[in-house]
Amino acid sequence: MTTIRDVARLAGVSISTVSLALNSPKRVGAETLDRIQQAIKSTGYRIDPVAQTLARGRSSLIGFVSANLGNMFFGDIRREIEHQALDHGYFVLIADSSGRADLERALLERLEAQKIAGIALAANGRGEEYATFLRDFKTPIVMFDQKVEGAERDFVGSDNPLTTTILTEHLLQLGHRRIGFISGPSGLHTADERLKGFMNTMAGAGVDIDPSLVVEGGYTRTGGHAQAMRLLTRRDRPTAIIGANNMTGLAALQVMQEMGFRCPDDVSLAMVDDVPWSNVITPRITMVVQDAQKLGELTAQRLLTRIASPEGAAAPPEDFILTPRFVRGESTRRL
Amino acid sequence: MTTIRDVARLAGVSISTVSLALNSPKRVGAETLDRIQQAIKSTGYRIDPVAQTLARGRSSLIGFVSANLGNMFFGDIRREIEHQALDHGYFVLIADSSGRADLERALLERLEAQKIAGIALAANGRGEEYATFLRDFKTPIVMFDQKVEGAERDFVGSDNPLTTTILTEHLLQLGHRRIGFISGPSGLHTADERLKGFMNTMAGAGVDIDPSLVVEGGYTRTGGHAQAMRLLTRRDRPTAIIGANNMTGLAALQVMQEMGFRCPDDVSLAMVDDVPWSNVITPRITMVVQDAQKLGELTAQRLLTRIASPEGAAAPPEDFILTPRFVRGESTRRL
DNA sequence: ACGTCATATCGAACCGGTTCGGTAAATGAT
DNA sequence: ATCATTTACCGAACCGGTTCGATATGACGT
Repeated sequence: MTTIRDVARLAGVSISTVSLALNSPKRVGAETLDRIQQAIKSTGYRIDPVAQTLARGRSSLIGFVSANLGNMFFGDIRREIEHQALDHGYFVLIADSSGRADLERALLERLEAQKIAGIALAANGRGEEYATFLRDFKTPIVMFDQKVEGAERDFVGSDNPLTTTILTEHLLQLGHRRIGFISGPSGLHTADERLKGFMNTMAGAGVDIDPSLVVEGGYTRTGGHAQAMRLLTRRDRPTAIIGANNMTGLAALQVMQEMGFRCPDDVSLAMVDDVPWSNVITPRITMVVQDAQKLGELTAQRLLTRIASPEGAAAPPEDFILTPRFVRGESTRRL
Repeated sequence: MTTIRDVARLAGVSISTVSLALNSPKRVGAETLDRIQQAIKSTGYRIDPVAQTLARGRSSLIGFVSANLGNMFFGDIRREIEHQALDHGYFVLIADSSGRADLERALLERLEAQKIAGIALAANGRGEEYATFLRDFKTPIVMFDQKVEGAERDFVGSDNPLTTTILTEHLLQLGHRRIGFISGPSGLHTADERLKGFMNTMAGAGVDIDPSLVVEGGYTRTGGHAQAMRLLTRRDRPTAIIGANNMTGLAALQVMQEMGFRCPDDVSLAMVDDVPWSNVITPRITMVVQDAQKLGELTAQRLLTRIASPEGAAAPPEDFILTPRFVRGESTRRL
């Protein structure tokens, strides 16, 4: 492995000059610069990122932390962030917290120990204590999807109340009144907001909500399955179900199929977020989708500028809220 | 940030002793060890992984490189590897090559520059030159899914010829003779082997193969879609189609739906590999699935032992071949 | 009592860069 | 011609660990 000293020796300059030539070429004489570049070519010198990190106290790695990479939603965001990061010379270190707040915290601390340049985080931790933890973190963080109140960080996400508002209004217009709602983990930002969107819209339309039709599916497949089962085995089952995310929505569909209900003839279904191959799923599900690519793009851009800007010039945290899009399928029918 | 020197000072020993205490506690006197541990607790000292990497010339990062994290198959493997890696104190650095061999190579070199401990690789590069590149790589690599002949590396994968052999036999038994085959990128190990499995089984059964029914879908959704379109718009279209992976298989299903063909009534379909939510896709697709979790497990184990074992004790590379499992769905019918 | 050997600890070199203060030469102003 | 300033480059300290040869101490065998 050739080091910076080899290059310096070959070019007949000091190592600090080589370092200069690498980092701010304009500050080096034209002819010297030339000799150094020659030396670099001929030795095949590659800078050692580890040594650089140690010396600079900052690496060229970006962390991506989310709950579930398997969910296409996060996958798309990750792809976009990775894409932009690579363009800017950053590598992406990915960590999956599996939705466990303690693990997530440990991961963040490990990332920080790696002197990571910045972190894109879809948080799963909640509460004031966690917000403080995030606020006092020294590494730049841009949060996406899940906003943590009090963390005082940039946030990129969707208008979550609107997602369920749209779906609820759609179902109300079709004449549904008994609507089951499979919510996400209570306490989680998007889950609370989506639930609120549902509740408020129902209330706004003057429709009573049967509290027992509002269940918590935890955003997971298994949770959604269990709760959908509960909803659909009832004698007075709902005429329509809203899944607060793609996992619970599809889990509900699965339960319908398992139980022999036809969708939408027997029960209507709508959900938030798409899945891959949704167009080969029968029936095509009515949903509200977020623009994952755009979310990833914004997150990456914000993070990169955070990283680039000297910490002194700390711009105040900003929220970027995208408007979700309604995609009508054939899983909802007029009552 | 407290360093090892702070600990040493507080414990009244030299830094080398602290380092010793950290790495081989038994070689340090009981009382001294105690004092050092006290000092570590009270200062909240955390070892700096970057400095450690620089000094050791090896980090505690493991690389995971594959073509498409979005594909559940790779996602499951990744999860398993990450799981085991974390257990052993390793972090996983994930990189998505998007199937581009040149990018993959660049990624591997970057990973190596990070002094990564080891790499789990689903290769996309091909050819002798690439094999040499992999063979001469100094970092431990365990390849999975895609075997590269001549790379002389450990390999964990499935019996690929068997996957399509099973599907082909199944279709033959149902009376199908005109079977379309949407293959993967030619030159890629699994693609070639799966194609071979199909061809040999057909030949073995004495069935002529119409070469125009064998098309290359590149393992991608778009490729599969285009090729399925070609197959199904023909006047003498096949009575059954095999997708060499989940992407092309589902793409074929999508085309059928778009064109108004019913599956399996008009055309039968079978594919290799599962997708999430396959059980809400109608019809349930007949497939051969690999045990992704087991693959990930084996890959991780092998990689960890490679990393642990001194390079001197270079065990010869080994192949671990798993047997895929047939899952009958309702997408194939008797002619 | 003495040489031998194992044990506990230390000092210093090293990993491969960055960064800052300083110097010598060149440029510019007056 | 003189002094101030800029330009080009260098030396050395530093980032925070690891590792190996050296030293001191005490135990052991005879």
